[in-house]
Formats: sequence, structure tokens, C-alpha cells
Amino acid sequence: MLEQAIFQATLDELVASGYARLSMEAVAAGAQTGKAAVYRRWASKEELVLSAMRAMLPPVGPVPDTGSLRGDLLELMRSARSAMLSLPGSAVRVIMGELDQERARPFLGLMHECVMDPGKAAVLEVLRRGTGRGEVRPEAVTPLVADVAPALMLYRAKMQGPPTDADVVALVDEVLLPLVRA
Amino acid sequence: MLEQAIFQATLDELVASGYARLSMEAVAAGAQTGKAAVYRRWASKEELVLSAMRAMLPPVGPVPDTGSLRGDLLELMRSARSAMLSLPGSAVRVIMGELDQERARPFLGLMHECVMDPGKAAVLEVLRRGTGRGEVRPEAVTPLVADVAPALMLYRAKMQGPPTDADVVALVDEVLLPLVRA
DNA sequence: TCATTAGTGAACGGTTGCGTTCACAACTGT
DNA sequence: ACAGTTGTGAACGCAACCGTTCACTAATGA
Repeated sequence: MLEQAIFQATLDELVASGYARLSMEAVAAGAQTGKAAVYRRWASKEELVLSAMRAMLPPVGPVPDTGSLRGDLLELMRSARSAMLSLPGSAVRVIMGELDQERARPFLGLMHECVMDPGKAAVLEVLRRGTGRGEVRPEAVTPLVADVAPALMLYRAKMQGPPTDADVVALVDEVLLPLVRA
Repeated sequence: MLEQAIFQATLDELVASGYARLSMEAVAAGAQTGKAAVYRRWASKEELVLSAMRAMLPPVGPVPDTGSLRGDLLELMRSARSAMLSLPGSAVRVIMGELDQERARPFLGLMHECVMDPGKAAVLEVLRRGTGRGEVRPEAVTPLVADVAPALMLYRAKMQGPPTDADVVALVDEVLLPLVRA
């Protein structure tokens, strides 16, 4: 289907060129169609990218419940890593990287809604469950603490490249567990 | 001096348009000079931006030594916040935001050398001093832990806008101190 | 004063991309 | 078969920008 091909090409272009330099011409070429077909559906680059992101970001999965805090955090972070390394995840990283720029500001709401808020909610749920088991000190269950893992993963991915599974284990064992334990 | 004006305009343009869309014409116009004068000194946009960043980033200040871990961390993070909110700091954030893109890859070395490595070294020194005082558990003195603060500050700045002093205090008290304490 | 250097503003030829239009072909549904 | 819809590839006029060149002016130093 043509719309699917256009969305796919949009994400490819985002990852290759960033939002700032993404061009409708390149997207149309990547989808093997003409500009007219793209403009018939979306009036602007912004509209197209918003639609492509909404359509291509996977639904949020269930919050893991392994019976232990470490187990939950590991599963959550492995799932986050996996999302990060996917095409939609890579496109999200591009957009987030450009959020300091005025041009990408319209994407802030989408990033909150589809990426950050669900991720934060999942971490908070795991932490709450941990307080019930006496594994987590209650004062650690805050939005700020819940932001530590995504922040670190994004930052380290920029500095060193894609995170490994060992990176995920280190994040949980060296940062998250010491930070939240009772 | 003309070079100073060109560097200033370069940073202004970085913050306004990002690296991807920064143009030599806009830089020249911002410096109230002509393209020929810019090209006489720098062969490319990359060269210009590398030079401007090297010239305009302030030297790293001394590592605070207040006598207490909390005091040191607060001073360090206040200083980081202040740097972040400056023009060079804003330009650094733009470059870092684009590091996932091939085009900005040449800046990775500079970012490590002038921004990340010195910041990390300062945090590690403060932590090491804290182990000496029995305030910090020795296993917390790692590069990963030292990345928590910059990562969180950048992430939160994107999500919510410029950090306040209260944000800095919360970062120290809710995240850093619980994370590293003995 | 004169020679040299540097800067200015404009212009050049070329590239990329925008948003739009168009003639024609292909597809779909009645 | 016919009418309506959609897509294709090309073209349009315009804008922005590139890297370079140029005639002239201004500044500097001997």
C-alpha cells in the first residue's frame, strides 16, 4: 500500500538526514512515488512526519512482572533497548535530538504522549510494585528518578553508539538498583 | 575583530537553525561581512563550526571543594546549569542533539574532549573525595554513574525547557546523593 | 606617498528543493 | 463501456544556498 511505503520512506529519511534536512522529494523517491501523491495526503513536511510517527510507533507493551525488582527493571530496559535500536526508535532519537530547535517543537507533544510518558509510567509502576515488596524506598518513586534510565540510554548511545545488553545490565545494577533500593 | 564576530554569528546560527541547516551565507550576514571573507579563513562549514566551538567554549573551571559531598555536587551542577544556559552551552546542546546523524559525526571528538570528558572527570573527582570522607561508596565511582547528571540535565531540558535552580537541587538530593552514598 | 593586503557587495553558474500543475495512463466501480 | 479517481513523471517559477570571482574601497606598513 502506498501510504505504508511513504511512512517507511519517511522514517528512513529521518534517520538518514534528520528532520531539518528531510525533503519531501527524497521521501517521495524513497517510496517510489511522485511528490503529487504525497502532497495529496499531507499538506506539509510536519504533517507527514507527525502521521508517519503516529502510524509507525509500536504500541506500548505490558509492564513486566517477574517477581523481583531486578528482573522487572532488566526486562523493561531490554525492551527499551530493543525499541531504541528499531527504525521507529531511531527516528524518535533523531526527533528528540532536534527538540531544542524551534522547527521540531511541534513534535514535543507527540514525544511526550507516545514515548516518554508511557516509558515513565512503566518505570513508576515497577518501582511502586517494588515498594510493596520492601525492595524500593518510597521516596524513590518520582518522575525524576523515572527519567534516569531513558536519559542515560540516550546520552550513552550518542557518545558511544548502540547500547549492548551488557550496557543494559550495568545500567540496572550500577545505577537503578543502588538508586532506588530500600 | 572580524573573527570574533564570525564566531559569535556561528554560534547564533547554530542555536537558531541547528548544524544541519546552518548556512555560510547566514553566518556571514550575521557577522556583517561577506562570504569571501569567511571562505578566506575556513574552507568549509565543518571547519568553521569546529573552530568557533573551540574558540568560544569557556575553559573548564576548578573542581569545587566545599568540604561536603552535597556542597560539591551542588556547586558542580549549578556551574553545569549555568554553562548549559549560555550561548556556547546552547550551541553544544544543538550539536549533541545532532550527533546521531552522520553529518555531525566529526564533532564527536570535540564533544568528548571539551565537554563530556572534563565534566565526567570533575564528577569523578568529587566522588573520589567523598569516598575519602566515607560519604560515597567506592563502587559508585564509575564513568556510568558520572554520566547520570549530564544525561538527566540534557534530557529534562529538552522535555521541559531550561532547568531552574530548584531542578538542580532536586537532581542532587533525589538522584545523585541517594545513588552514591555509602 | 605608494605598495600590499584585506574587506565589501555584487554577481556568476550551478544545485537542490519547494509547492503546484499537467497530460496521460492505470485502476476501480457502476 | 464509461465516468470518476488515483498515480506517474515531467515541468514550472521561485527561493535558498553553494563556492568562486571581481572591481573597487579601505586599511596598514614602509
